[in-house]
Amino acid sequence: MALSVGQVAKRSGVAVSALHFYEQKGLIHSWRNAGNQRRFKRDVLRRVSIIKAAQKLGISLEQIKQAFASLPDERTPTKDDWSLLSAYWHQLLDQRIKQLTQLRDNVSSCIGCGCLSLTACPLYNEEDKLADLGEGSHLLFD
Amino acid sequence: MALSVGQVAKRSGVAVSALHFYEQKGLIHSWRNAGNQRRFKRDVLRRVSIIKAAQKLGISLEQIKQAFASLPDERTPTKDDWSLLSAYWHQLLDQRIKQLTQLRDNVSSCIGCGCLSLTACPLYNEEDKLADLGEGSHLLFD
DNA sequence: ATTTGACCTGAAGTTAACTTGAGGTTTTAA
DNA sequence: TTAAAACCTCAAGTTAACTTCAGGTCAAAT
Repeated sequence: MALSVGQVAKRSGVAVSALHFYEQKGLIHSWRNAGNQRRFKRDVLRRVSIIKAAQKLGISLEQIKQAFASLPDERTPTKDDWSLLSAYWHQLLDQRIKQLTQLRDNVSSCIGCGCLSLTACPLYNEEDKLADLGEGSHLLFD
Repeated sequence: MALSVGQVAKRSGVAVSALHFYEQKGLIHSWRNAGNQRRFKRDVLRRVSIIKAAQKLGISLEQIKQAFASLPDERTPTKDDWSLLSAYWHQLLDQRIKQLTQLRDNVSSCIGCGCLSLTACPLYNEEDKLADLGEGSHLLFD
């Protein structure tokens, strides 16, 4: 039932020091055994998975922490708790994919086209739309 | 024809200090006028646009620099130069989109399914598939 | 002509996200 | 039972990507 910090590190693939750090930042939680050593519930593994996945998308720990705010600290998260989080993720990823696709297409059509006149370049004017999209993810994580 | 650092800053929306920084890191280039002030060719604006767009997607300056490596420092990039960059970029973004799509689907099906028994989770043994996508995403749901 | 604003360099400061190190305790396995 | 492995805390170091500062120069407008 209870995992030591070393076990969590091994199973999640993140360093012990990183787990200490996450705990200090309030992204994961533990209790102590008689000898003052950390003990974790298994659902910490899922949290760490999510942290890692989110980080790959350039999402800060602070934002991840806020996303986790919907999860209960006391009880083990239920299916509904995770589902809610899942919905967030799905939307966030969808948006991110959309942005990437747009950037790719812009890079292709604009850079590829060789139109060196920037004021006339579609990409040049596309910037604002992209900027809006980028800030748009605040919807989910602010 | 030639832009001062302040003009570039204003038109691109990034700080003068950031432009100094990018130049120092080799992402953009300039020459000096009689009074030792930086002068930029207009194509620096395109470079900066790309830097900004890529950064929004969590791509590091180092990676961007490498993507820029195909562009010539001396002469103004030609259509073919930009095309080459475009191809590189397209492939990079394609890969990234693929990763995100898979991640989204995994998050949905696994987190969304609410299977709290991690060892029984269908994705539990999918590590290898995910591992191929990039270092960080292995052991996604261990 | 002089003042104000833009520019220069180099160094130090900042934030995020960790890692490393030092010095000491607890757990585990032979 | 004893030695190695794992754990603890706290402080300092690290990298990326910048910003801020200090002290001085250059350019534009009055």
